[in-house]
Amino acid sequence: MNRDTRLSDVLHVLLHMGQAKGLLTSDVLARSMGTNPAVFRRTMAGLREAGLVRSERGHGGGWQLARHLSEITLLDVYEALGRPSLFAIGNRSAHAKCLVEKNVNAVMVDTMAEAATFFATRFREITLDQIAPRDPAFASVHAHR
Amino acid sequence: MNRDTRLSDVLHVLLHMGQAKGLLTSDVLARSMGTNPAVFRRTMAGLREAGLVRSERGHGGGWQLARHLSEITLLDVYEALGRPSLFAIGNRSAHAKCLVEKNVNAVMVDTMAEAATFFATRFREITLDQIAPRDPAFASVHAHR
DNA sequence: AGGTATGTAACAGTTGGAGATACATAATCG
DNA sequence: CGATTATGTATCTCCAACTGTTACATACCT
Repeated sequence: MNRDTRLSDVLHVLLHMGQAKGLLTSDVLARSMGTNPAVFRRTMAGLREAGLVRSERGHGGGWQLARHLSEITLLDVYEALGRPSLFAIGNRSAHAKCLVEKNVNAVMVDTMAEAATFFATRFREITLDQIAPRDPAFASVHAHR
Repeated sequence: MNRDTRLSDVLHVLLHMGQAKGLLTSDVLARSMGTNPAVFRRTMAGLREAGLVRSERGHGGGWQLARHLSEITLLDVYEALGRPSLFAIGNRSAHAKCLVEKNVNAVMVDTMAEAATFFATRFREITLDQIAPRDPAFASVHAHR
């Protein structure tokens, strides 16, 4: 199963945006993310709706943060992405008739719910400025791979 | 993203095996699991190697537990399955050169490692007899879906 | 008007894993 | 011993979800 890298990708890009002075285009940011502009915009749409970033159209347009890095938590970003599923494991059928299967499902669901709570708690504690490198020289936007 | 249901599936089947008196065939157990015998055997191979179950070939053959339900933890089963990956999220590249990306990766890896520890701890606490229904009448093997 | 950038719908390509098939091996029964 | 029944496993097919790609509309600046 291929992992969903959108959260990681978006955090990466947001930190670059936090270091930039002006607007950065989808083209530049998509390269930094290792994808193409259309995928980038699709991915960032939720963040714009959530008010984490702003985008400007037309000539001279691009993207910028709508809040300071210290005012954005990982949980904000995760939720703006639409709370993508965290786990690669799960139950085959949600509503089993078999009592044995019901019990197994309950254990799995409970455990995953607790783990999800752990993620949410941890994500809420971390603001983006805590992840940013101290030396801004290392934070310049550039393409990867 | 499709979730890996093998852990849930296998727990379900193990509980049925714990209730059964004799051997149960791959055919019967696969139906209970909602799949076919070949997939079932492929899935159970690790559990046999780990010594959690035994299988007998030929006429009258089938599967049985090698230990009592109270002596099998969820962690035992999870490890016997080859420790399938727990998370649907992750980083795009494991070894980034960009310092920003490195920091993001580190946060993700740390958080996931802690969550994985939580899963392992919880799985170690739970033995299969704790999941089994009290009334064995409900535990008879039968096909689902 | 022309150039540049975002917004988004629609289509194509990829891929990982489940399902399916085939056949070898092994054990029991008559 | 041959027939039957069951597991062991390699290999192929199939499918669905998601990424990537393309196309085009919209908007803004010069």
